Amino acid sequence: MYIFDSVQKIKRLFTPQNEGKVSLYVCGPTVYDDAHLGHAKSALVFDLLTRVLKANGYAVTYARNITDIDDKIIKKAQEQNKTIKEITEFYTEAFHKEMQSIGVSRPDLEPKATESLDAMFTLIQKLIDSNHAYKTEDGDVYFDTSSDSEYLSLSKRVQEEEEKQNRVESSSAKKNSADFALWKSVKDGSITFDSPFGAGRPGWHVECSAMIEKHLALPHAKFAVDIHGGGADLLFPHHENEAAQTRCGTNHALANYWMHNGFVNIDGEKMSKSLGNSFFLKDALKVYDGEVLRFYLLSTHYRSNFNFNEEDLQSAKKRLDKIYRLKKRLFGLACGTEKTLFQEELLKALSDDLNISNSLALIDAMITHANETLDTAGKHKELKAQTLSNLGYIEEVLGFGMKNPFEYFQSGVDETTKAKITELIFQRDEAKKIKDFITSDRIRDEILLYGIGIMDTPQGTFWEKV
RNA sequence: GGUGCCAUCGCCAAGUGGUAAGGCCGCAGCCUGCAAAGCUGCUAUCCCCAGUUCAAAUCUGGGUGGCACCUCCA
Repeated sequence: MYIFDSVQKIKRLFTPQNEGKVSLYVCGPTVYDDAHLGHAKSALVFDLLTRVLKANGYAVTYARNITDIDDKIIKKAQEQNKTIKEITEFYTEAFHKEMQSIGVSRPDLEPKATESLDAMFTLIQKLIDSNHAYKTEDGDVYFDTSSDSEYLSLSKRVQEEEEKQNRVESSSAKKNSADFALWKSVKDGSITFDSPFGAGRPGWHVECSAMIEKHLALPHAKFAVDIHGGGADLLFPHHENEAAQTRCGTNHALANYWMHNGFVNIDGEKMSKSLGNSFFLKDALKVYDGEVLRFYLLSTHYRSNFNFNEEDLQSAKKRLDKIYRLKKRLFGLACGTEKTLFQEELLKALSDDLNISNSLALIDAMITHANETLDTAGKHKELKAQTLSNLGYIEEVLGFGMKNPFEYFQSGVDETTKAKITELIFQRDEAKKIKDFITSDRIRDEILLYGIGIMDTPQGTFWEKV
């Protein structure tokens, strides 16, 4: 398995620290708003990664945190006159539900900031004790970036430039403008947490380092986790700061491999909170099938920026349709389990830094070959068994083709319409029997008005939503 | 201003030194009562210029054009 390490900027052969076992940590959502397509993309990418790692025989421990302490959460709670727990539980539940609808499995661990404060205190205290952090007169605790000779080694930025160009107003209490808060004291009477450093709230960066120590890190390992992932925007400052905290506050570095997924743009425009053009997953799910969204968002390499638009989505849907058409063709047959060359090649492609393009090309070739053989030798038993096994493998490793193929093509059609279609198809069959093609074609046109296309096969007439 | 990324057929998109995968769209054909689905065939020399090399889309230098991060962000 090869992984592109976004810190070393090269593709590296993946070797876990513990043979056969992989620890993966991914920065999860701050639960104060609905998940947008960018959250979906990130979740999908690392869902795919865990599937591929498992297919390679690794036992994977995948942790994705839930940030449930944050100024934005508190602001929202105050605005809506709710507790932060009401806010975070609502959005956490929505997040889980929406992720499930695009086929994202739950991580093994989902640590929450509110449940990891003890680990944060321990880490902050260690940083203070080792002179990597300092308290200000206001009661804040800052990480001293000048104490870490390797600071900026992740993002390869230049310190002087950072300071000169730093757009954040630097607090006079900070020693260096790049220093970031580990603990923010709060004295305005709003929501706070008690800590050895006084009442306040943790800084954002510290929670990930602390949770990794608490839930994943091996005590004597060189790296706390094998792989650390997240969106491309997190490399700096978030991951830079996480890495600094762990490096200085523990006896190991944070991660051996760093993976950052590209951004999702909407019709060529960056999607961001400040621009207010977020495309929420829940809205996308009202219009598009969850699995189509999954396929579409995964159909481009994870590191590339992704431009979401209707035309490409429809093009991706047609590609997914082909998987389901083949599945439909073999519907009802017992699932095969034999390993095939195709599966070997598919895993090889995916194991090359998740090369999805090559993987999809292999799938298309497999589908074409299967269809071709079924066209010419419909009773080819061995081919059928292998194809079913291949389709099962695609489900397992990529999460494509999980549904009943008939339901997939008919999703979104209500029962009344279904009954009507069935009736019309019956009438058309009667007309066809007596070769009254004028009537049968008229009925087909009528069915089309419902947005339904039909196809005559030796097994009878089937219909699909167009 | 700093740092980094990218530029491949109408569209999406692999390939990163050995002579351009795949999908969508389009055209032609097979199949079909006709369709749909499926199958077959056809469609690019890789932004521009210069260089290195027996050989470059792939490496180097210079342009041009996009984009991202440096601020909450996946």
